[in-house]
Amino acid sequence: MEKNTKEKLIEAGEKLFALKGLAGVSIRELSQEAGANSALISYYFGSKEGLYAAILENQFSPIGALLDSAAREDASPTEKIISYARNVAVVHGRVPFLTKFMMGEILNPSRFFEPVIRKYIERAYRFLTDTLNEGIACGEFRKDMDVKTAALSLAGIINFYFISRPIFRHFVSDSSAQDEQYVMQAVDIFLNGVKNYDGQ
Amino acid sequence: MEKNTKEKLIEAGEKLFALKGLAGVSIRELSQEAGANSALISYYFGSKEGLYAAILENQFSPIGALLDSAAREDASPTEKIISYARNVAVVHGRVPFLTKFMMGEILNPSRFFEPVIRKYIERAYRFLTDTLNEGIACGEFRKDMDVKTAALSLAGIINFYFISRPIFRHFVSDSSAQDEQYVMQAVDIFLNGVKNYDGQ
DNA sequence: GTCTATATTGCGATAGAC
DNA sequence: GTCTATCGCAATATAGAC
Repeated sequence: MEKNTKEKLIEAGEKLFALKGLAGVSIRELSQEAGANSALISYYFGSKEGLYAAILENQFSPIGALLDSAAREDASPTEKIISYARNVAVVHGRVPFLTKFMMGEILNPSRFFEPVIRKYIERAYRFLTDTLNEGIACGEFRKDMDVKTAALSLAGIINFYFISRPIFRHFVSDSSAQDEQYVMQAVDIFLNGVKNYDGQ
Repeated sequence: MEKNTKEKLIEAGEKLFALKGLAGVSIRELSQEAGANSALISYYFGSKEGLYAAILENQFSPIGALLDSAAREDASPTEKIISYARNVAVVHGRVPFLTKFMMGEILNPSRFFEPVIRKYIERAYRFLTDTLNEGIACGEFRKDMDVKTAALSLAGIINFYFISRPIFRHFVSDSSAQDEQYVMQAVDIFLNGVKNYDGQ
């Protein structure tokens, strides 16, 4: 199954933009990585930014589906959070640069942050705070916890791992199984931290 | 107290590099922000990268001192982690872009990552894993916890907050007091999550 | 759909006057 | 120490042949 040029350019962009950011990559570099002519970036995507925007859409679309199913799920708050975290790890296995693009946009927002990224982040934040509030209401989680703090903590636990993994490659080996193992253990620490021990 | 041009260029660089990254800022932009001539970047720092390197040194030097005092401290593992986290929040108040530069270098490493950034990250990682191991040995923390996971979780909890704060400005107001409050609450969740409940 | 060639702009850096 | 002027180069994007 021979890949066409458009797909090759997208794959090159995923790799290089994830590594160096939008401003850090030139169309010459992109076309060389893809084994294609630099003029074809304009031909297929209008511009370098057009390629970047197409990649952002590709990367983030799985998150929408994940949040839909997470919100619909009929389970306890604790189970919802475990299931959500596992799904994030699974999605990361399929879309390995997703966290890099998300953190890159949070850190140095491009002009696509507001129109395309923000809504995903707000939906994830909303899912977490809603689930945490639900858990407090039903007695699973501590009443004295600040849900904003807890939501940001959990987001940090998961996201930081995926962007810092290249740095810690020497210590921590990286495989899809390792990713899921980390996320499950980290979520376990988090859930222990917010659990209500004062009885049901 | 009139600021000299060198200082104004550093301040402009702190702001703009934190916002857009090394590749995303031009020397014309930097000099305009500083109200100085673009030729003075070469004059004082040799190049744009020279200015960036000088800023990195400024940003990271407080971390070295923090880690020195954290390691020397004579306190229980739990207290050490609380003290460390509070100090990170305090340092962030004085060096507000530190986390941005650190996360920026983790995400899109410049050629300065290996020579200047990596050692700070490894020292922080070492401090956290050492302290967590100590806490397991003395019965304060759960024996079944993976220290690498716990260390990365705590790093994620703290760092993610400081880079995502601009995004959540609408929900969470930002002041130095808020920062310390977040960090203390988040560390409380973490410590509850790793605490050994099976008695001493 | 892919190529070469090129137009145009903006970049980082420097020379040299003051 | 600060300025203007400019060099050389690399950037993106496009026109037009194939």
